[in-house]
Amino acid sequence: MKKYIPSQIEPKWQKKWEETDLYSIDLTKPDKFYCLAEFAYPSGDLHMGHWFTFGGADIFARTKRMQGLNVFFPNGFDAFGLPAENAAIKRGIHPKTWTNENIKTMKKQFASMGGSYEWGHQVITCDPEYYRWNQWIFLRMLKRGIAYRGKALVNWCPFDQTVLADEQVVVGQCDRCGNAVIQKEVEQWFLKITQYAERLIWPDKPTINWPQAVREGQNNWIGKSEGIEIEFRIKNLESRIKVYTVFPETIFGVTFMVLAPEHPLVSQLIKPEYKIEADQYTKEAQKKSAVERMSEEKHKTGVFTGSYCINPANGKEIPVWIADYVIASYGTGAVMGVPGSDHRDFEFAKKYGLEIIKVISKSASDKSEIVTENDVLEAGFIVNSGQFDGLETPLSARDKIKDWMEEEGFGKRKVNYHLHDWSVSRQRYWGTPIPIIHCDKCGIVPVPDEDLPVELPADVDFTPKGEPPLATAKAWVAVKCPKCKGEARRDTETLDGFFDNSWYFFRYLDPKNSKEIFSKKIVEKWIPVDIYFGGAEHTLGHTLYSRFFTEFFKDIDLIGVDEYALRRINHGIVLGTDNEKMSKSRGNVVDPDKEVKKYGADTIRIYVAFFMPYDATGPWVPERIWGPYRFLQRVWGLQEKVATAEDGRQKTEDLRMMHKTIKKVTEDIEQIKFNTAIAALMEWLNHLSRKEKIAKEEYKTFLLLLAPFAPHTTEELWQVVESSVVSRQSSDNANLKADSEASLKTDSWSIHKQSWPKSDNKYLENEEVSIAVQIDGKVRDILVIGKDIVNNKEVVEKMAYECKKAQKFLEGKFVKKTVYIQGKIISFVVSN
RNA sequence: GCCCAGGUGGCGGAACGGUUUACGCGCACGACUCAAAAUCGUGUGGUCUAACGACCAUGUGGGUUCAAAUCCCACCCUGGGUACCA
Repeated sequence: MKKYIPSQIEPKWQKKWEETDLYSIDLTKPDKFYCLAEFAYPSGDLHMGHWFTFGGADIFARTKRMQGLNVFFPNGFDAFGLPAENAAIKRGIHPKTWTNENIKTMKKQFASMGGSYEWGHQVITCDPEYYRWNQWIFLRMLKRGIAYRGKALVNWCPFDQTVLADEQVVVGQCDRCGNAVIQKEVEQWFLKITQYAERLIWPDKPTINWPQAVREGQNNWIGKSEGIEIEFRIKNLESRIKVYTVFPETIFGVTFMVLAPEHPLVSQLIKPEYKIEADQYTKEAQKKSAVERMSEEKHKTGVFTGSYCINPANGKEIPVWIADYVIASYGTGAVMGVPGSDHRDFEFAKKYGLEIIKVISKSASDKSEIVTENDVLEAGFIVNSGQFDGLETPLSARDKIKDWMEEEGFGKRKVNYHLHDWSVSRQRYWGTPIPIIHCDKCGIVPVPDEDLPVELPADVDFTPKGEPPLATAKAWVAVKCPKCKGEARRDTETLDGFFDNSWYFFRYLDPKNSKEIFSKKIVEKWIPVDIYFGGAEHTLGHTLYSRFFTEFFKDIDLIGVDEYALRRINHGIVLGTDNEKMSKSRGNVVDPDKEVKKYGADTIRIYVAFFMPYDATGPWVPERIWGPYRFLQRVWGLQEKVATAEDGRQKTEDLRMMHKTIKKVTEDIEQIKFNTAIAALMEWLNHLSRKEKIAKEEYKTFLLLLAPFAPHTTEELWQVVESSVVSRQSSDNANLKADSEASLKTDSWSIHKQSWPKSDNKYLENEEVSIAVQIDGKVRDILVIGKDIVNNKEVVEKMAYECKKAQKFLEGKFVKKTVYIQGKIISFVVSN
């Protein structure tokens, strides 16, 4: 037997698999299974996160393949994005060069993992043949009014000089560079994802299998609320102020009105004597960054405008204020102040000495005043509200008041969403050019389909100057208007990278199609994806956008399904050895390449799969690598024990162990419980190690079950046991070449083309059963009985009663009750 | 604040009404070795006991049950998401 040296066998098999095209598939064959892992951004190197995503997906894909399914497991690169451009600015390398080099490196690293990808279907998003279809989709969206040009307050990163979507702002900071994000009014391209809000809400009991955390996270983000819009007349002015509320039952408690500083009526409302103060407040509020606004979270500030409006419910005059705790972009940008039932309004009223009226109380007869924050109630009984007094809210009062408001004509029911339209314009170079031409005569003109793709020009100045880099490519910008043939300019912005990755899994199926976005026939057969592995951080971004694109594709008759993935699996995170997130600046990064060199890819694959549940987060602990490494060593050593047919016959106990393990491993993989699947294999290994000889059948079954986890080691060992010279000679290349040419052609030579073992229930039962004997809830003895008397309660009871250890606790006592759970436990109750 | 997930040995974790601590790491002892590493074997929750054994242990406090880590109620702590959303 040779020694187990991973570095000698792993590259050998990787090469062989590639040469024989082992993992390529024919999409026209039946029994489809689409196994998808989030494709990587080509940042330069594979990190542990990739091992998690792709390792898990690969284990699953390999298992399904062995189970006889036609598994499609593609890979590609999400290649547009800021890091490429930053590298260009910093080091003078063109983003394209930088990206291509990284892709080359990373493909090598993917191979070193032993991944079973179908590279023949690779998708790289910065390839014009891919992004031309981004442009094509954008133009379809434009036609349908889903893509539109709008001026709006957006998140702006002053460092990256670009707009960010809400999802790209993390605690008030840019998710790319970490600088504080400010609010800025910019003209933008938006996607009307809000039109799809209702369709994107998850039902309580979905038919597809996505984690509850993702579903709830998305629903909260969409943030549907059912309220009412109420109009307030302004004293001495024509205009009206609209507010949105979900608590209309508090209308009689409204004592003031608050507008966001950005509200369009603000300038009209400010009376001359308040102008200086109010103008200053408004200006300052708009300058504040999100971080600054948040740091002042606790204290509310505002200014009085000098104007009054009328509460339509009771005709009372109430003052109009401006305050930055009101968000301009939510609802109507104005809020009715109900200090008696809203904590923020209460704090504001206290601070500025505004009137506080109690409209909700603990009981219908409670007439006490509101003194402290504890008296502020959102639910209870309506008081001081005319004809509505005594009703309970929200139970009976809310709908009655809504009805009344609608009848009286100052209120209208409205549904609101927290979800905003998606701003997709980015003032960056390395992205999909927006296929639009701006013409002074014709306005916004779409680039005709036949002129797609609009390719990125190569010669551009990348340094941020306040205008998009593409604007520096003068020759590229200048273009004839497709309508009037006059002088016109190209749009110089690019699409948000999330646009690219919202639909890549469709293109995987037909990546070389130059006539259409994809063949409907292929997609119809293969979508939805059967299982999608990825990171929890994509709950509110990528996975939600993809669902939106799927709905849009359905609307333009490209596909017929509502959801693109039947099952979503979130993976966890490997932290650095210091239990902190791995980052270069922290210097706690574990480099997978180095670990592979030391222990081999199979060991790392098992480490990642074994030491935590797949969705857990925990640190990389270097000593722990020895567990998986020793495990593979022992599996390797076991080949010495493989016996000839006669002396290796399996006993009942052996067969039970084997079938138990087959069952456990199969079920655990299906449920993405890789850690316990491996534990089961370790238990079986411990059992096999204790034996003198093991049957060839046993060893082969063991290797098959281990194959998805350790593809290289098992491939090597498979060749050893399959060759006739078991345990005498090693399976060097000489042996391999001796393999018949025919078997090489049919792929049947490889362990990864074998059938997955099946467990047979008839071996699972034990001859003897151990039953715990409990007295007053405590286990006192273990009774071992034959299988044949397990269902004879009286006999078991008698035997249990007579157990020596049990007797000690039963002697002289009266048994009040006996409970027997067949084959598991017998419980005597003697005390009170 | 709100929503979600979770608190089990020295550590990562199993079990998710029925023999708590599978599997692995670490540690201790033993074998091999001139020696070390590697490897193999044995042991390993706590307290008390010479020992047999007994008692106590799944964040805390209650409850349901013959039986609770598991179900119910209250509270504490940790991680993640989200946030003046009216």
